[in-house]
Amino acid sequence: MRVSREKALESREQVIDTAARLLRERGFDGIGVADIMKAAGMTHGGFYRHFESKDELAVKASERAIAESKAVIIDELSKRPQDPLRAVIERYVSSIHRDDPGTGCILPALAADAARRDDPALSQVFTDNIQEYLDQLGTLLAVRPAATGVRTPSAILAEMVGAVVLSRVISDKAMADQLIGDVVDDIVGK
Amino acid sequence: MRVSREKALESREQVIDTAARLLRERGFDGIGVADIMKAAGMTHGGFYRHFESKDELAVKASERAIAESKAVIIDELSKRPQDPLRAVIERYVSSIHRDDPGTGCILPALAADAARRDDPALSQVFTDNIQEYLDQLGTLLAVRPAATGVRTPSAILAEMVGAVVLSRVISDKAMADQLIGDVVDDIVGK
DNA sequence: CATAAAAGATGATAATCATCATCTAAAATA
DNA sequence: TATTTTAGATGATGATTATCATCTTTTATG
Repeated sequence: MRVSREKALESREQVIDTAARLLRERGFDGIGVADIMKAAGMTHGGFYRHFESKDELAVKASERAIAESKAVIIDELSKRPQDPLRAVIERYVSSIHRDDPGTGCILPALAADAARRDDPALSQVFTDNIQEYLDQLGTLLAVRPAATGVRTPSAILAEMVGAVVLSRVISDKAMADQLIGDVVDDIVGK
Repeated sequence: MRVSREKALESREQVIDTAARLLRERGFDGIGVADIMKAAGMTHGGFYRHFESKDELAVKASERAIAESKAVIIDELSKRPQDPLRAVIERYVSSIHRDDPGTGCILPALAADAARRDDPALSQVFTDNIQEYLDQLGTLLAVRPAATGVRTPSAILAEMVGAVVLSRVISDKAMADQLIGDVVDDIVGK
């Protein structure tokens, strides 16, 4: 049955939102088109009215995921304007982020997956996101008192991403918490 | 046709070696049993004489991958005994490592994948490997002149892993090289 | 209001997958 | 040597997959 243009656009947005979450939770190869559509409240039939392929959805969903997690960071920054670098780091390198990949940054969740696919459009989305993180970190570091020492945005972003990746695979929760604490202290001090 | 016990053991080792490489290159969900067996020089039929399931192979192959990349590090250490921390970092955070996931560390290649699977045995393999890295880094840091500043093994390992993950997904090679250089400098100085 | 367009449902397609059954020939054992 | 065991080949299984075709029904258009 046909649906209004407005409703169709809502459906499309819903599919992208759902995919943005499920792909981060299960990986590009860990979730299928039919399951994404079902989770979005539809059957699989309408999928190709909205997207040319699953790969195209992966790109759109990655962009959506980036926008969502950027909003989280901006929200955190607005709540703690005194020390913005600390605000970002304590939110990013955290058990909250570790335990909820579906709403978190795509870099620890999907960068390794994305690197394996031969999809320039997808790599570009990730590359752009990395560049934006580097730019933002550069700004935050410039503002900050020299207490942080002389560190590059690249070094700090790598440490952030690695910390989340590692914390997610560590089976001993205490050990994972310890790593998270060590990394936060390393970047912004105690 | 049956084969001698010795030959059968060789076959098994060959399958594990092949899987250790292909899983790192293509992800746990990116390569199938039949393709692994073919790459190991056999048909898919004999697989279940050697392994109970693909999951069991994933565990064995992860252990094998760890052993292999440990050998690479030890080799590097033996060649540059003057500054062992620098030797390790310059080898790990490198374009060589970035461009050859199939022989590299499992952490940037597969930790995000492993974290998504509900397989305690697999998580344990990764956790043990992380603990071993942390122990080794602790030793290297203790030996080193305080030039490195006061950094924890967790912080350095996170930075190493994150750097390789990010460098692999960055579509612009110059940008990826730059990140690698920045991270090496950050950890061991210029 | 009549007609065309299309969103989404249902169902089919062909490919891929992990796993299992059977067969064979040779190795191990008695 | 006769018998049993088994590694690996061949082929089948059923599940899952991405994608496509068709149908319905309602929206958009003339």
